[in-house]
This record gives sequence, structure tokens and C-alpha cells, in this order.
Amino acid sequence: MSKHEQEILSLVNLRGTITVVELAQTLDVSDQTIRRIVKPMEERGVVRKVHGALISTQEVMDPPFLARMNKNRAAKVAIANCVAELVQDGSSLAIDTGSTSGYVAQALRRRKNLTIVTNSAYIASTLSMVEGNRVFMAGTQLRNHDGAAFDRAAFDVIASLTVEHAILSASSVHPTRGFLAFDQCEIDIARAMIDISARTVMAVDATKFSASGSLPSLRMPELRANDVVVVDQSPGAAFSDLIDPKQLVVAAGQ
Amino acid sequence: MSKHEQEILSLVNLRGTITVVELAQTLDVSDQTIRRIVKPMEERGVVRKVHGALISTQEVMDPPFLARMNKNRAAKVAIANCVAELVQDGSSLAIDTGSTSGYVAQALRRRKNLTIVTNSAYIASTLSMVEGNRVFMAGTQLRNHDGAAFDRAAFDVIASLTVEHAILSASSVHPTRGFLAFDQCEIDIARAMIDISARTVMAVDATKFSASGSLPSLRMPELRANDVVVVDQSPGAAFSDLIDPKQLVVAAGQ
DNA sequence: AAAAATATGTTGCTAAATGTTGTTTTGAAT
DNA sequence: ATTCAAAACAACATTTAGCAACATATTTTT
Repeated sequence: MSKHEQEILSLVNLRGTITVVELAQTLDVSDQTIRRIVKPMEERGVVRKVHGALISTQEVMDPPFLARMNKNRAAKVAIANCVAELVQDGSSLAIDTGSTSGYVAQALRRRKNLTIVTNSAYIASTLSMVEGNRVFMAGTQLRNHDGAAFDRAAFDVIASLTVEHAILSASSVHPTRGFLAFDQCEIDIARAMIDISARTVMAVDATKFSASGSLPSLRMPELRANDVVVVDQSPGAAFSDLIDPKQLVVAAGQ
Repeated sequence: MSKHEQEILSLVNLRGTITVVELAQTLDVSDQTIRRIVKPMEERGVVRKVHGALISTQEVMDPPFLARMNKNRAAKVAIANCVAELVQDGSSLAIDTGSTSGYVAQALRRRKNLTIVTNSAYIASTLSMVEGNRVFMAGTQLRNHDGAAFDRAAFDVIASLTVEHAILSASSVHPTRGFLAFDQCEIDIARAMIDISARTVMAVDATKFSASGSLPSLRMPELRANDVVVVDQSPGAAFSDLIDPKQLVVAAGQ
């Protein structure tokens, strides 16, 4: 197995479909090389090949969710790798749903013996495949577009545990109003995760800081003293009241 | 263990993959030295080696589940498509865990407005992304290798619902002993799903019929009159006592 | 301190992977 | 059907990685 094979597989599975040219640019090799690597993969049936592009054989996500996953992908990957570095093998985590959290889950596959509670079936599935992890799926009835649960059972499961880190994302961030989300249920889950955690790790990419916030958004709980915020670019000085520079971690942009 | 060995291991596990040259530059030694250090590491299995680079053994796609998914893939896809044909838009299903069931879930993405209950986080995630589906994840604590739940909560969720079809798989099939599984918990879940369903659809590929069954296997509940068994090839005459020909559906081979 | 054992670097060679070029095939649009 | 552009392919050239043998440190043992 070549070095790139792994990367191609995770890219195509993550994005559902990807062109040969895109892969060549992403991995910085010629398209001919991509074809050479892909041919045996196709014969083994791990990917499907059509004229010009690859298609995942295991689509886990629907177009809308995929679109959000692919939006600002590079930044989210950088943030996710950075979050994974903050987590030691053997520690316990609560993770919410969301595209950034999805990438965090991918990055966390490199950690061992984690205890994870999440209300996202996608994240639960991803991390339960890692040998040695203990994964708790919080909730029963799944929301349609992202497979996350917000029912009573979800809160009961979360409340029955205690974890070191709560890894959360936000829809947008406002200089004075703080971290915002669209749905009350998302905030409720976030609060439940914060309540059982020793530290919150907020993962937000730079686009969230510039969101004009025309949609009615609800405020998430405020940061605690030892919480951290992982970003791909430092937000402007306008946010220094909200986020203490000491709490800010800027992910290395690979 | 050399001082460099530890560093190589943490670097490759952190980054997922790293080239020999990169390592040589980072540790400021010749690439030949890296190869010499890496060779015994590879033999011990702590890292994987490909031409030019190292790959973490704790990296993305987990072999066990993926390996099972790819085993006899063509047959499973054919069976899955056939099962999906038996299901109408808008109907309700219970689905167990397993590689064949995973393919059934993929095939069922073509159906709309399904109500699904499953104890597999993978299947729950896959099907919850389909617009219009209602998905119930049964269970909280997930088993390691396949992300399926067998806890008390799983049974409670299943028992609280009622469905048209229970779509189940089996580890092997014996002419007189019937459908077999390895774990009692799998049988218990199967029984719970059968109990809430009007009809069972057993999905088994031909390799399951030839399994010699040397491992201690446990019997699943017997078929009911209107249950069906979907296979890729007709099993031998030896199985005609177990499976009424009228109950047998042979999937069209692609 | 001398000798032995170990680790690292260097060189030349072989094998593998990748890039390049030109040609053929494919798919979509007339 | 015809045409055209993109994609796939094949053959060759080039680059890069791997390996073995030897030389040179570096450490350990006596």
C-alpha cells in the first residue's frame, strides 16, 4: 500500500466524491500517479471509479452535510489536529455534533483508550471503531440532517458521566454576545457537556468570527477560566474581551 | 529502546504518516539511520512501512471492520440491493449490526421516509442523513470493533417500537441447527427485533452456508412462516428442511 | 586506556515510484 | 453522426527510495 492510498481513501470517504485532478493537486502529485494508485484500490472495491472522479463506496453523509464538511476544510483539519494534540491517550471527552467536531473525531483516531460521550451517531461510529476506545452514544432519536440526538435520553446519558474535556463548536462568535448557536437544543447539549467537564475546548474556524449574525442566534454558556479556544487564525482585537489571549490556541496552518 | 525510536513513534502517530526524509531532517540524522531504526519497529508491528514513508498503525480506517466489509463484497452488495427491493418507501425497519447489514443500510438510502431502529451507530448515522428518515439509535455503550450497542437501553428502545421488517444477519447457517451467531447478546438483540416485527428478512451470503462451524455458535430464533431469507446463491438441498424454497430469495448477481 | 560493541555516516548500486510526452478513448454538445 | 475537450492510457525518462558494504565515530566494557 502506497503512502497516498490512505489519504485518498479518507478524502473520498469524507467528501463522498472527488475528482482525480483535485486529488492530484491536494496530494501534490501528477494525475497519472493518482490513477496508478487508484487502479488497484478500485479492483479491491474500496472505491468506485467513474470518468474523471472517484466515488466513495461507503457514503456516510448526505450532500448538505458534506457541503458543510467541505466548507473551509483546510482550516477545520488544522484545528482538529490541534485539538487532538491537547488530548492525551486515555483521557475522557464529550464531543458535540457539527462539521468541525467531525474533523476532530477523525483526528482523535490517533489517540488511544479514550472514553467518549457524544450525541452524534457519526462521531460515535467513527471513534468506536478505534480499538481500546469506550464510546457512549447519548440519545435515541436522531436529527435528520446530521444524525445527532437531542432527546431526553441524550441528557440523561451525558449527565451520568464525567469527563476531562468538552469539545464543542459554535455556529458563530460575536465580540460581545459570545459564542452563538442556532438551536436551543444545541445549547442545552453544550451546557450539559460543559457541566460534566473539567475544561471546555471550543473549536471555531475564522469564518465564524466574521459571520454577520443576521439570523437569530442563541448564546452559549460563557467560558470558564481554564477553557481554551482553538482557531485557525487569530480573531481581531475586537474579540480580546471575549477570549483572553491566554485561552487562545492558534492551530499551525500545516 | 533508542532515544530516537520514541520520537519517531510519537511523530508518526501524531501526523498519521511521515516520510523517511522528513524524519531524517527532523532528528538531524541520515535517512539510512532512520531506516535502520525503523526496521525492527516495523517487525514488532508498532509502525507500518511503505515505500518512502511510515504510516501509523493507529490510523484512520480500522482494518477489522473494513476488512469484513470488503470480504465477499460483491455478494453482499447484491444481497443488500435485493433486500432494499423488498422494502417500500415509508415503511419501518429494525436492522442489526454486521457487515451485510452495513451494505443493506447503504442500499436503503434509495428509499425514502423510512422509520429505522438499529443498535449500530454506523447504520444509524448512515440512514439518519437521508432526508425524511426517522432513525432511532438503540443503546448507549458501543462495542469496540463495530460500534454496536447491546446494553439494557438498547433493548428498551427496541421494545418500545414496532416495525414491519426485521433485517438480520447471521454468522453462519447450519442445515439442522439453523442460523447461528457468536455472541449471546447478538441473539438477544435479534430476538428483540423479531419480537417487534411482522416479518424477518435474513440476509446471508453463500460463504455462511459452508462455514464448518468449529467455533461454538449459538442458535438464533427459528424462522416464522412469512419470513424470508435473501442469499446470493441458492444453498444446497441440505438446507431445504431449514428454509422453505418459498421463503428463499436469490439476489440477482449484479 | 585499550578493546569490543554499537551506532552513524558514506558510497555505489538496484529497485521503485513518479513525471512527461504523445496517443487513444471517452463523454457531452452540437 | 461529427466534433471537441477532457480524461485515460502507454512508453519512456527521471527522480527518489532502499540496500549492502565499508569507513568512521561513539559508547561501553574490561
